[in-house]
Amino acid sequence: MPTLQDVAKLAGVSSATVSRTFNNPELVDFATRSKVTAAIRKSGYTRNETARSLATRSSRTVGILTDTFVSNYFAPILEGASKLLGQYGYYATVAATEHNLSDAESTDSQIRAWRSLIDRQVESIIMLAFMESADLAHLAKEFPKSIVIGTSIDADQHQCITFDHYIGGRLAAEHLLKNGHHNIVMITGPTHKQDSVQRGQGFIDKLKEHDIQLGINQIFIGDYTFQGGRNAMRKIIESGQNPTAVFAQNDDMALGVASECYNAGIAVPKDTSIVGFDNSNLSTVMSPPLTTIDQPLMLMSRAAATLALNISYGRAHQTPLENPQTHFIPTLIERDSVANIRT
Amino acid sequence: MPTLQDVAKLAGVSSATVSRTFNNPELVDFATRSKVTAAIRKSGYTRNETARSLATRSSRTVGILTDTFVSNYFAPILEGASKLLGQYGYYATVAATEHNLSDAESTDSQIRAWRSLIDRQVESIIMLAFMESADLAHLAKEFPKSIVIGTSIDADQHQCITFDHYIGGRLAAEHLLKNGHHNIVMITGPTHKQDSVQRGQGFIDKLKEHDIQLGINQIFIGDYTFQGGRNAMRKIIESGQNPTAVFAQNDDMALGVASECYNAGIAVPKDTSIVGFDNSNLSTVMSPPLTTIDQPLMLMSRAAATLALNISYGRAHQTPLENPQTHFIPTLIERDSVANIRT
DNA sequence: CTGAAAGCGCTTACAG
DNA sequence: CTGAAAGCGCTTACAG
Repeated sequence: MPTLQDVAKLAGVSSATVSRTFNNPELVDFATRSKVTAAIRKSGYTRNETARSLATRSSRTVGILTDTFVSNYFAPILEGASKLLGQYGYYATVAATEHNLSDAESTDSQIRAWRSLIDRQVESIIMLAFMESADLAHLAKEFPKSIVIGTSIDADQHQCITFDHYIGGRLAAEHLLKNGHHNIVMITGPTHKQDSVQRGQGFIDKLKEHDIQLGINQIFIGDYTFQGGRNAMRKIIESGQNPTAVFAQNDDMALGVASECYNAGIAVPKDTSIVGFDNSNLSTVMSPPLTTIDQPLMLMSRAAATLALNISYGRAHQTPLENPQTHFIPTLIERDSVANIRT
Repeated sequence: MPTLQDVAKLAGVSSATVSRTFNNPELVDFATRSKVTAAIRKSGYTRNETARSLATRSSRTVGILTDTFVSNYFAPILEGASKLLGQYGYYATVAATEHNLSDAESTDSQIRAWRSLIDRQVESIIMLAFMESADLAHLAKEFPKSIVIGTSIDADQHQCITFDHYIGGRLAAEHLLKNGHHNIVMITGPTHKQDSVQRGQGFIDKLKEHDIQLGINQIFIGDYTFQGGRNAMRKIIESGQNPTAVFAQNDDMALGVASECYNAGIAVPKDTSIVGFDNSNLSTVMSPPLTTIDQPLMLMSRAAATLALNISYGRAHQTPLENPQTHFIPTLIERDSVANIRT
């Protein structure tokens, strides 16, 4: 691999000049510039970003911390962030924690992944909300150039892209109510997750305002997975409650519910209606297409990336991009999985 | 951020010694080693990987070149490769091309993404088979430390992780035959893609061996997407052929087929059977679960990562890992989407 | 076992 | 407009 020096020699100029024709071409005379350009082409030179990063003390990369790549949640976030970053000449690099570990090991793995990002000199870190808020807050405190996406952590030295899960829950309830449902059941996400409790709270509150109490036997604990949704739906069927509608706190579980209905010969939405949450890829692909709450992950991750860029620009005394929207409001996407049973 | 120098000063040793206690602790005296360790802990030092890369001329990272993150194909590959690499202290970094471009722009975008990887000094590049073989071959020639996954390109200065799509096609046909199907239809992937033509050829050949000719009107051109599958199935229905079975060349399209059947009131598998290809996440989550051909992407990407590691180890005169399996054979995963109509 | 020194490939004031 | 020089934060022969 040829270096700047090689090119300089070939063009008969100093390496400083070559560097300038790369970074500030307007500073170099037209004639020498074209000599240099020719030499670059001839030698097949490409810049060594590592050396550049070291010299400029800026890596132009932002880290993304996640727990897994195989997820409907992660993909649009990575897509949105990396494309936006790319538009500004920045890179995204991602670190994932290991899986299926004990709690202690898992914390360890998270810290290792996080540290690997810092070691690689990322200029900021976008953290997905896969761990407990307290842990997120802890990491964000250690590394103030953190952005958390999907949940809010109360500490102000970092920034959050938030989504109103509570309102989302209310919207789901409202839609069911509007369609005449009273005998309703809910499948939650992991109970220790903020977003899940908020979705649940919004749902419960809205129902209560219409004098419908969601009892303990109408709430089933899930885990945001397809299998979790299936298991919960099986229990629901076995319970003999025959709800007219089920609210699954995410689309993966909603698909599980639909699958279990299929097995049990329950028609959706005729026999039981389903509303999901997230508006993931899955929701358009199901039969029938799923009525769900939209969480605009792609937009949210673009916003996070914009925040990240502004952190970098601030450090470099460049003018920041416009401030992005930082709080997102859900909307309900009506498709075909809930029936109007109003008579 | 404290540097090696800072730690050295704090511990009263040279920076070389600090570096050694990081990289070759056995070379430094126990007493000074503990002084250094204390200083590291006290200062909160973490190594600057950028500087290290420059000094050692090794980035310990391998690049992955893809076209998109939102794909059932990409996720398991990224997952497999990055986890394996992580086990050996290496990093994966991914570059994606932009989308929805004209041909010329798209080639341009591919080259930019690829170059960005090289600029970042990756030690090898794992390329997914999202572009034409000829283009892949071209890039692999420019950068011999390339590994292509999912297809084979004939040039020997690089390495391929291949999968026998042809046999996969045969397997699909065999299974349909075994279950008594004769009136069969096939939906292909993009016709310019190697894997698609191989899958198709295997399918056609096997059928022919049993005296079943797949006519031109029994082959529908798809594009490996859900919508493509739907559209094709609609055409199939409109054609009035009433096939007893359809072979979709990937699972996304198979899901589209199932969806269209649902809309048309066609029962799967009672009225029409479906076999897919890839054994992606989708296949277990469909109703009914999809009979499909397994392409073990996670294993394949782990193999690719192993090859990548061996390239790096070779360069550093380290002893290579064991040679991984480099050619993968499909198996059919029988689930519930094909009916036995043998009488 | 440890340190001084050179070097990795760039960038960027500073002079001219 | 251009170049010599110092420096970014490490590593690694080379001496001792």
